[in-house]
Amino acid sequence: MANSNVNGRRAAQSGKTEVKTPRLGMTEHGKRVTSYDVALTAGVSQSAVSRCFKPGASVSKKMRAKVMRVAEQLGYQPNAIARSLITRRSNMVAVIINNFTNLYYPELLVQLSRRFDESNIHLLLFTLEHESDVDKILSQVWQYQVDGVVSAAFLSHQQVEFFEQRGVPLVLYNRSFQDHPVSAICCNQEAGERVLVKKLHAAGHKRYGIVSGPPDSVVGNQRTKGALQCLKQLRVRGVRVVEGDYSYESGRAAFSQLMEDKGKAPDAVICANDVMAIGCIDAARHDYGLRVPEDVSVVGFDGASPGAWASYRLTTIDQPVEIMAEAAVSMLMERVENPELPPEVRSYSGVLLEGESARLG
Amino acid sequence: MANSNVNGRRAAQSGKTEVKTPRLGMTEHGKRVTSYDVALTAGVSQSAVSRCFKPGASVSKKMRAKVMRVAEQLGYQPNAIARSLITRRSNMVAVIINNFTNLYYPELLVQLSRRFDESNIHLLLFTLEHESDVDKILSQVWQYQVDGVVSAAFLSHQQVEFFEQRGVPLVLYNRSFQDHPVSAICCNQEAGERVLVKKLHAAGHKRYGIVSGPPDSVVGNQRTKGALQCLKQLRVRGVRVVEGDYSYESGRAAFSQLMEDKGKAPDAVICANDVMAIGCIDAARHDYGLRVPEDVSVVGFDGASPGAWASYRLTTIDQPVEIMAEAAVSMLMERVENPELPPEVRSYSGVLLEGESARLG
DNA sequence: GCCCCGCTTGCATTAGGATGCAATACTAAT
DNA sequence: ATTAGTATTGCATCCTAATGCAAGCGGGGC
Repeated sequence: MANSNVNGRRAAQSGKTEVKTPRLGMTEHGKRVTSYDVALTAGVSQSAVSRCFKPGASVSKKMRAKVMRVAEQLGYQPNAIARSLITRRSNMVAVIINNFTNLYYPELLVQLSRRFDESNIHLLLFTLEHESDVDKILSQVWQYQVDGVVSAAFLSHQQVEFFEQRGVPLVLYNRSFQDHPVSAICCNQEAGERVLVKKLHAAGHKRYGIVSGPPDSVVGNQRTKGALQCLKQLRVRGVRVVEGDYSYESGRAAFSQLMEDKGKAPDAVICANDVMAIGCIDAARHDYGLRVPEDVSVVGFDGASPGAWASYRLTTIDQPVEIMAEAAVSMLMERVENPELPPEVRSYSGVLLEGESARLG
Repeated sequence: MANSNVNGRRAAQSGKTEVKTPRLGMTEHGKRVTSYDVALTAGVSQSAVSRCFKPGASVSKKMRAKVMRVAEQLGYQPNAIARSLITRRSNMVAVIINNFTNLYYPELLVQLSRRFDESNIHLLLFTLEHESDVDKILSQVWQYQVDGVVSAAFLSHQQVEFFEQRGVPLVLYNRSFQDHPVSAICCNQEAGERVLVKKLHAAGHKRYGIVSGPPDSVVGNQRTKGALQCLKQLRVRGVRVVEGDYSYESGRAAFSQLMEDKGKAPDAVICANDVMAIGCIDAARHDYGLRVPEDVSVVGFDGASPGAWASYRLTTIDQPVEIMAEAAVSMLMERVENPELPPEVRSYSGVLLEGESARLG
């Protein structure tokens, strides 16, 4: 009789012939265990249970111990959905990524995931197949009440404005706007290319080929633009640009295209990312029997890990992913805590990784 | 006066001197627009609004048109959190991945994301640094009321049991249990290794070296075990096993270790993944001046894209990621719809990719 | 013109936890 | 023992959308 009060409901049910094993986290009615169930069993109020799960709340040790014991017994876990509804904080952040084939993104994702995890924030992943899917994605983003968004995909002005209107903090990754202030983490793509181009030029390269990224890649365009502008300043003429799509195959094919221009084979090839540069190196060696860097220098951009492999030893610009991810997370979280913070852009310089795929001056 | 009824509340507010631009998706009080706001403005009930956003609900065309127009004006988006609370469906699925450094996982993630997207399911990403973090992760998983889980990380029996008890559908990816029925998608690792080993043996290789994965990698152990068993059956002796950690560097270092055994340099190296195999190839060529595959054959496992690059042309077993991801998604979704479905294991065979990194019989 | 039926719509309630405020318990001091 | 003062606890309400049930509306048939 001692505990009939506390366990009354459960005891009453167990009179039936059902022999179900008790299911952790479920009531005997097959519903999820809620704070009410815990409260009932522990003989306290629901609010007490709620407070026990909130760090820093006013609860006595005795109460907390009692509640926690029951909670554990019943397998109770607070319902994050219900909590989000009332606190207006979902503890979820959306990450929007478009071109996943880029070897660079997985690394970014791990870093973001790791950092957000430290603040107990969860990652809702949105991957785009086409940039045109952004609107559809954004609609989902609003619906899920995420606390903030990190976008490594291109957003239009209007789309960015929606974020402001809805008060959802946004941090762009490697994108930004001139005429519209938005928080962003960037690696200075043009500057990186200039470093490469100047060094290539100083080493005496004359005939430049550029393998661009796909036309809709903002980062790719910046890189190509940076290289072209710098070459122009150096009064280099006859630069050929061939379009790639960031893939190994496209890099390899692009190299062939550059070689086809009879008599004008490039002695320096500047690629919009590392994977295409690797494709170029392989094309030079295997398709054309050329030596890299003696016959042709090849440079990339990203600092993707395969570039460091002994077969390539790629000369490239390394984007400081860890630092950039860390910055993106802290910048976003600051704005989640304090939405009034003005937009901020942090720009990092890439670091020249001198490999052996290019002769540099 | 015509619309004073409908817009009464808004009109009353606008009497103030505040000149805020109307913020899409926000009321003039700075709160999110809810179905009540839409209902009030449209002069209908909240339930009507709710029904307008539910496909197939009983609503007249007139009503839907009216509501939708207002919803658009106000920038209303249904609150997925509130919806989840009442429908007990979050439309979120957790994906647990442990070793992201593996080049194979990004590809998997893209595929999963793509497929789930088709069912309007969102991906909550959990990455593990250490297998020991699983319990922490699982606690989060329960809290977020995800509709199901795809785990490419190892789970203990007890952990799997929690899923059953809580009624959360689970599909393991490349893991499974003998004595505990759990739904899983697998690539038959042992069988794949046997194909490789038999072919290597038939080609006359005598001295085998194995580069294993990290000890806590289930898949890696299966691969190593498969290779060892097959070699044993073929009565090959003196097989050396060196431990790697799936990284390029560890593959390269492992190759050195295998070579150190004076006079017994291997003529075939079997690696637990592609990246280590690539490391071995580079080590053989660059550190030891050996020719691959003339002096030493190297094989991997995964079918990661860099293996196909011209410098490596890796002979490996290709896991059919697309098919496996598709299977994982449909198997999970079936169980979300119908939790009573019994566990099912689908096992796929890897496909031999004959590159040029090994002489095969 | 009246009644029945079916389609729409609204009302009231539900999901599960957080929180302001009031009530109560407990501690220390007199 | 009594009182002031603080630390706990409970009550009632809120967050936002979904849904069973009942009422309302309109049309067709007699």
